[in-house]
Amino acid sequence: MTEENKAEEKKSLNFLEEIVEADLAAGKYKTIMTRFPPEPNGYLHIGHASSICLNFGLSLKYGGGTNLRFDDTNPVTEETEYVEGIKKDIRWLGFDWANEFYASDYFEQLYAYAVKLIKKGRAYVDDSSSEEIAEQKGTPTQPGHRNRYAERTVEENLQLFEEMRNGKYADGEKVLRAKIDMSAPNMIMRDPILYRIKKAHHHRTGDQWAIYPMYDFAHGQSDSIEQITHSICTMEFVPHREVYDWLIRELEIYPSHQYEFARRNLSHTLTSKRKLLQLVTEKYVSGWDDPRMPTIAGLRRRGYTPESIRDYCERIGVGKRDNLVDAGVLEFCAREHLNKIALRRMVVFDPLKVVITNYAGTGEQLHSENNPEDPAGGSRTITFSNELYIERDDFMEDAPKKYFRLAPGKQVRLKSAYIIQCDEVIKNAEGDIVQLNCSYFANSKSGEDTSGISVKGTLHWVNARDCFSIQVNEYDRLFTAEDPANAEGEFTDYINEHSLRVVANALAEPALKKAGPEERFQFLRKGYFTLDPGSTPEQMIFNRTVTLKDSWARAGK
RNA sequence: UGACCCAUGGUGUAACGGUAGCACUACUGAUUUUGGUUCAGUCAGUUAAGGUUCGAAUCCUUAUGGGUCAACCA
Repeated sequence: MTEENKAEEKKSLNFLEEIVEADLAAGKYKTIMTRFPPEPNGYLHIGHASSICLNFGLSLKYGGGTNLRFDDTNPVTEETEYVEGIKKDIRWLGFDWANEFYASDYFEQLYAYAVKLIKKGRAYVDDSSSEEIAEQKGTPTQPGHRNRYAERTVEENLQLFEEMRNGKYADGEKVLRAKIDMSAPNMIMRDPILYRIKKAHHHRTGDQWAIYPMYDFAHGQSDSIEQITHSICTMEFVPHREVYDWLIRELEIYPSHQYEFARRNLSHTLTSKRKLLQLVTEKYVSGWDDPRMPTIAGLRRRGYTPESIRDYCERIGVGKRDNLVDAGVLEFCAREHLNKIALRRMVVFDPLKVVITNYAGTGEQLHSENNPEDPAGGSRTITFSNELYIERDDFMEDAPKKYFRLAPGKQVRLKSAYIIQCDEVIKNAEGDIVQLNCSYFANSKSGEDTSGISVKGTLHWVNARDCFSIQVNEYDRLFTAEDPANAEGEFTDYINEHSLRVVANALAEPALKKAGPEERFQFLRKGYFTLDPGSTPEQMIFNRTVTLKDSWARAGK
């Protein structure tokens, strides 16, 4: 039966896995090679996570390897600083690359490829301005036309191209173009630019080069040099595949193949580098690692686990159609994993004092499980006394019928402690409730309850005599619109005003003092939290990863 | 109005000419010392019209809808 299920599951492959399996079955390859090719000009985000999981996942599943290749062909936007961040993020997600490569490693080889193309009469140096090139390119409905530079001889082109390399010409003065077809229906095929002059300092090659290859003349060739079998990219590169294949054919080099999938989009956020940068520079968020950012760094700081992100990528699958995955899926994955690993702790966000009027002792020690989902997780000691705090929300003077929490004359269980009953509500001169006088049932102690009282509600609480103050950052979705990048008006119009609510003085049980970085907690009935890197022992700061599901709050609406 | 890509419940994804399934969401109910978890269940789908076929989500045609392409970005 399990065999049957296994067989059934095995059948359900995504289309990329099907391609790989077919290639393997046909004996086209013995092992596969993929690559993850980030441009080092920004931080990795949740969309990249999908691509990472796809590429690394494939080589892990079918044998082979995945190269990390920095696509650093544009020196003006790229920086080494990003390289380190990207590597850290990939490792954190749990993947190891077979090789660390840079497109810039291949500049000399790429140059030789270009020379070969020129010699074949398949490339020429064009002196036109970018405006002229654009104009000559035609439009989607009208063919383009060649200019006189396309008539240059091989010798002339060879000399000009070498001079371009040697820095004889200024930026923009000349380009090298492939000679393909100016009337091709695919605009990308209308003599695409292969090299442009950029007298800029490159983060790795320094000032060695005055010319840099374009994406179309670097990516596929790098794939080929590395003998990548399956080069996976997003759908916007579909039209480029024709050039990709054309160049491999003309250059007579290792035939890598490009396959495209639809970029995964997450609701209530955006992944455009420009817009993400704007959020940072215009201070809508505190930085690239702000816990509300969809960057890997942001998700990490928010408390997401690598496991939950990988699970998310697995669940949403991969296809070729436009999509917008509901943020609820990512949140579900976080809860799913966190529920299993998070240590339970009690924290009162908005304290209301409770005095147990019939509690005689000075206090006592009680025990509470660290995680009911994990029997091996053990328990911790908590203390009880006659002065406690409960959540202000957990008391109502005029409670509706289905309210399971505390109300005058009503009884509730204090988690891992006693059942109490509210006898008296104390108010100040303004009429605000400042204290509840309650009585407890001595024989209702958790684990040894003989009171026979049954209550519907269980509240979290802290002991006023040993609790301590912490700051809690309650994060929520950054945008109110499902698809802020495509909503009417500016995306900044849809920023969620309540995406961060700071609770400056929440009261926590003593066990939380030992919290360390990367440790995950569930604050009972509140949600999942993790220590912020900016936290200090004197002022602990916790970030909310995600709330617990709350069917009571939902029913209230 | 050129070329290309895509179209399955609210969302994401399976079914490879033969019973439209899974997950998320939503809603019921049970359990519960977290209104959490867990468990059981319910609602809900093949863009349309033709054609091929014993049989079409699947193949063909057309239409419709969405997306991409006219950067010296990747």
